Amino acid sequence: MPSAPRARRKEDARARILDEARRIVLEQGFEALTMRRIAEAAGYSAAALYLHFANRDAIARALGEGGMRSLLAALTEAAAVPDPVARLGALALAYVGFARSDPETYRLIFMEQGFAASALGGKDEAGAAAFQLLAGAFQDLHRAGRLKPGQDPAALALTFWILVHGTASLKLTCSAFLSPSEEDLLATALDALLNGVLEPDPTGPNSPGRSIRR
Amino acid sequence: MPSAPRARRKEDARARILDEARRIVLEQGFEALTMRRIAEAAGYSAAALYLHFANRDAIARALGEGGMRSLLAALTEAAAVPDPVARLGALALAYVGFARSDPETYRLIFMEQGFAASALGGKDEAGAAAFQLLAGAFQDLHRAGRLKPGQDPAALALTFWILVHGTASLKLTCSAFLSPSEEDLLATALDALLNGVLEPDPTGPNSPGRSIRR
DNA sequence: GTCTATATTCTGATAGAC
DNA sequence: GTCTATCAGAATATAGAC
Repeated sequence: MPSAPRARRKEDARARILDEARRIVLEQGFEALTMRRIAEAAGYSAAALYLHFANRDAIARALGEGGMRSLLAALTEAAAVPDPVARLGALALAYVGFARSDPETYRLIFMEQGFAASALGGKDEAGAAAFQLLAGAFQDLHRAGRLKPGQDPAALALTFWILVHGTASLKLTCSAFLSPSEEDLLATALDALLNGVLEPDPTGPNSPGRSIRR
Repeated sequence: MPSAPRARRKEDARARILDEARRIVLEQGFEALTMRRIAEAAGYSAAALYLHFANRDAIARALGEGGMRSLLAALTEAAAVPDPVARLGALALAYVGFARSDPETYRLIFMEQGFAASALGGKDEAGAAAFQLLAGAFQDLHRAGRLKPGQDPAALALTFWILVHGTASLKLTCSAFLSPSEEDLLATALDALLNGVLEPDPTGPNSPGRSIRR
């Protein structure tokens, strides 16, 4: 076991490497994240990085995990809103706010292939906790009897995730085609999700779902 | 102007190059698309490709444009359904079906940075036509008086796009975390979008939108 | 039009001196 | 622990012969 000061110094090096890596991804994108660039920014030789991380993938994974913890922190703050409906608005804003403020990290976690499969597919605690915050709002609505009969809170949480991810990711890649702001897009989408867009049909609710599930 | 047979042969070469490029992307992913690999598959030297395409980006752009035309074709078929509500279900299935059957092309068009900005941001006719098919369904609902008062068909079309893209893209990157099938996810989401999930509130509809727009 | 050969530049990763 | 030097290979793109 290394002595306390040595262990601390080693952790410092690790943290410095990750800090610079995060900055490179933020400023130049994920594909600019090379061992040489990280090393130069952190004041090391490229070879020295391999004393602290097994390889480039390990650095990318650490970045993604850190990003997921940031997302969890942002969502946790929003989840403090008591009323579940208002909370969903706050959660949606926090989610797309994270994607907008750190788009390359959002890409890395949710739009790159390989990361979500390995980090989330394993047992990423932060990711599971983040999703639980979304699910909790729908569970609260369910317990309060505010959901229509037959609505499944867990399935609705997935729909909510799809909605905020769709907003965040389309805004990142197709912003030229998506002129409304994230706020306007989310306001329209959440209103539709909660209250519906169709006039009530006296002969029973419309169900494209039936035809989809056939 | 080249003679007819020569022009045809030149177009053949172009088509063969694109065919092989498409196959490589489909089977090995977009990052495996290198000039060397394309050339080998098409039976050319790498240098010969530069007689038919300015550079690698031009090949990628041609692939994306072709993919967008395929998506438009799939959506056009689904758009033949007369009833607008049933049509939305068909369009959603066609959209995610395209993403599932050709995931790497879907990535290239809608999840990679650079393509949508250049191809869609310009004046991609197929892309605009594809979106118009989605918007048309909501316009039909609007004209038939089946939308609630104050609902904007154009904004709802964006919401619909967000939903189907969210479903398609999350399924591509986070399938381990999204156990339900695309069909089940879409059925839940479309039912929510059209009919809402909350019990009607006698004091007026719930509006997280107001708090979002603040 | 197509080839071979090559220039140039980048990448991740390792060996071995200190 | 950190360095220099290097390996082994990949990439795009071009020059010039045929």
